[in-house]
Amino acid sequence: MPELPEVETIVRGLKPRLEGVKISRLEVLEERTIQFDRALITEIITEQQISSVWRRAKVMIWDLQSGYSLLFHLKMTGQIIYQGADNFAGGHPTMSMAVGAKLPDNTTRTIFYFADNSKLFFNDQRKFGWIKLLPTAEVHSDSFLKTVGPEHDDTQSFTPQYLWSKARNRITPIKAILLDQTVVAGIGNIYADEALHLAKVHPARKASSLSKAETAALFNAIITVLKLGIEHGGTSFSNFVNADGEVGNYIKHARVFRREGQTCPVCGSVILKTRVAGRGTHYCPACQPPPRGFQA
DNA sequence: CACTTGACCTGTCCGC
DNA sequence: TGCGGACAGGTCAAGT
Repeated sequence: MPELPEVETIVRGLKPRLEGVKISRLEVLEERTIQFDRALITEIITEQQISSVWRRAKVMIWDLQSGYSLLFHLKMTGQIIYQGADNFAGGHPTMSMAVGAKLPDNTTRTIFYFADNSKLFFNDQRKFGWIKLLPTAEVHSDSFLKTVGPEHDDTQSFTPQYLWSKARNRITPIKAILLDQTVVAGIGNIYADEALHLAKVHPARKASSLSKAETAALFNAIITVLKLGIEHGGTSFSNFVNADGEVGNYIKHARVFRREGQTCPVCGSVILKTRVAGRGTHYCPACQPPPRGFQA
């Protein structure tokens, strides 16, 4: 489940390899992945140099010299795997043991071929991920990106006061607020649970029940876990691999996510799993006291 | 408008 | 062993 740190890791891996490189061909193996007019591929993408690789929320963006941009969303099971010429990427074998199989495989939806003989595979078991093509000037008005909230490191827009203003009048669980992409960009199920544990706030608490101090703690926790995730090269427990097909290792450092039945790293209590905002949710019953009336 | 639930997909796991 | 169902979880659409 690629969230912000995973996409950021991919972008950092691809940036030095793709900027300045030309796309020579696009091979589409799954039509639904390509959410733009196929007729535009040859006219607008082919032989167009990639001028910039960047990220907004969970979306990776390639700006092309043609004045168009490619947008990629990996949703839950998407993978971006770069394969350098001669099967080597940056001096390292392209595929790690954890990924193993040769490419393309039965989850490969699109293949990009570059003028320097490198390739990039867009793999996606569940076919929810997409690739769009937009004029670069319209990237920010994309149907998804136009509604997305501030980045976690945007110190001008993302502040404790801002988070407080988004939560104070809401009856919905605080976890739903964190998952709401219009509030803050890039948090998914993993980092929502991690941030709430770090802030010692139960996921099912009504957003409006949080004190200013708790909201400030949550604000700090969001920034901490996202930055930690980026430092560790993204989470990986099933489908996430970075641009070289290597697994990230944040999950080794997870505090509560997918650790039900194990002990809380803070107090040693047994971590529980429940369902909040329609998602599997992990928490420590001692560090994160449930609200009154909460049924696990 | 606020909030919840289902749909989109496919692979895995669990109980019978 | 096979089979049905729950589950995984990002976003959008439809429902209450």
